[in-house]
Amino acid sequence: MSTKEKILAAALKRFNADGMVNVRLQHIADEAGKSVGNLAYHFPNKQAIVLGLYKKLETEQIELLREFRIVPLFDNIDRLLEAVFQHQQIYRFFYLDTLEVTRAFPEVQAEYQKYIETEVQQWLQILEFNTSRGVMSPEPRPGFHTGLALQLWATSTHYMAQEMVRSTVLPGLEAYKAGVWNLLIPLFTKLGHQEYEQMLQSPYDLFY
Amino acid sequence: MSTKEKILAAALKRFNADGMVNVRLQHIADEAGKSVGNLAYHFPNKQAIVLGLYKKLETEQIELLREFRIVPLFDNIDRLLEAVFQHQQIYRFFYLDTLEVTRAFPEVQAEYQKYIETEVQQWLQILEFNTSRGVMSPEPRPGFHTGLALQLWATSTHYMAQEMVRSTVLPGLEAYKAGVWNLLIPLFTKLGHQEYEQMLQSPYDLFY
DNA sequence: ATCGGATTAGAAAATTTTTTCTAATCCTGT
DNA sequence: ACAGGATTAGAAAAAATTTTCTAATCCGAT
Repeated sequence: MSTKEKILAAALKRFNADGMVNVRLQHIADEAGKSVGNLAYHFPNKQAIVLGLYKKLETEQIELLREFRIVPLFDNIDRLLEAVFQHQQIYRFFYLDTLEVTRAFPEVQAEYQKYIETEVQQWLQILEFNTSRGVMSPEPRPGFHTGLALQLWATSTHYMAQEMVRSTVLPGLEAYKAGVWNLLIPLFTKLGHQEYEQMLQSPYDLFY
Repeated sequence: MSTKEKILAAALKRFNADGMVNVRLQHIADEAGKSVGNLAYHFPNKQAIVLGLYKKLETEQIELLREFRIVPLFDNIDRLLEAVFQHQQIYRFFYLDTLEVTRAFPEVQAEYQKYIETEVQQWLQILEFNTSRGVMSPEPRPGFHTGLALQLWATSTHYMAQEMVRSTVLPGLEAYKAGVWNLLIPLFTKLGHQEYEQMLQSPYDLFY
């Protein structure tokens, strides 16, 4: 691992633990086993380090979305949630301090907003596909799906921040998934409930 | 208004606009039309200012909850949401940077966590009461209400942060209320839908 | 082996921000 | 009016943090 990468990894670790704004160059240098002067050699300033991390996050985020551009059966949704959760764990600092980061970097905000829009659209497609194949009942009022798609995005994105404030322990994957599924469950048809139960009982993880 | 109060008001204004961590004593002093030295006379340090604001927030928050310890008909829920939204607007900085504040003040975290628990319980009672009076259908799976109560709290609390990141404009009351109601709508019985429609059509605000 | 650019640590300087100090002014009670 | 504490502004000092500079070391190509 190059020094540049080591610095980024160290910064990520400190950011995740203490929050971006509370991390000093010295902390990052210590974590990386390098000197502050060396940090300066690789990055013009602290902002560049944050930006470097965000670029990595963004790349992986887009990759994730591409990978799950697949048939949104319940199984697939569940797997997508796991991948998203894992990604959010890794780049925790960003999801916990999104506003801080976007305030400091307007260009990050612009790009992230575009990404959000894509994600909300993906949720909307998931809702529509699953309604059409009869596992979810039609929306109870016009525009309901649009609102729900937003809610699904919000829940799946802000879950970590929520739980960090509410409890003291790190949130678990199962609670996360349950939180998102809870938004969908009330719309399940009888068929939907069956498929959901079946999914819960076949832990596909074992086959990987 | 005493100088102390002026300083708090000025700090609140700057915190709301720029985020707590980005506000300097100089900014607060300028906003208050006072000197930095004067700030130091009234508050031993910056932390004391933040804490002063949190104390006010907490008092009003508890007052709010007490006030709405009433029969949770749809009308009342809607009114509660308006009061909560307004309160969150006023103390925006806290709801946008909760993690930052609680990281800096462990004692705030402890108190806020207790308050959250009370709020979640209140939502649970609302769910149970409205199920018992036949406007909401029974929970589709055991433990569903518990999860939903949490979700209702999360949605009603993190809405502002969500929207600040997602869009650039300040979020509106109507969208906020809709977001929360959307969580309840799928559980409505026929009677529930009727009551909801009726509520939407009678803008009680006019009678205040 | 050695030249030369790349990398590194650590110190020094600069910058930013908070805290302390001082003297002036205000305001209240007599 | 005036004594004396409360309040205030502004400067000075201190503290915290980032940025720049310098000299030493490393490492690959010749």
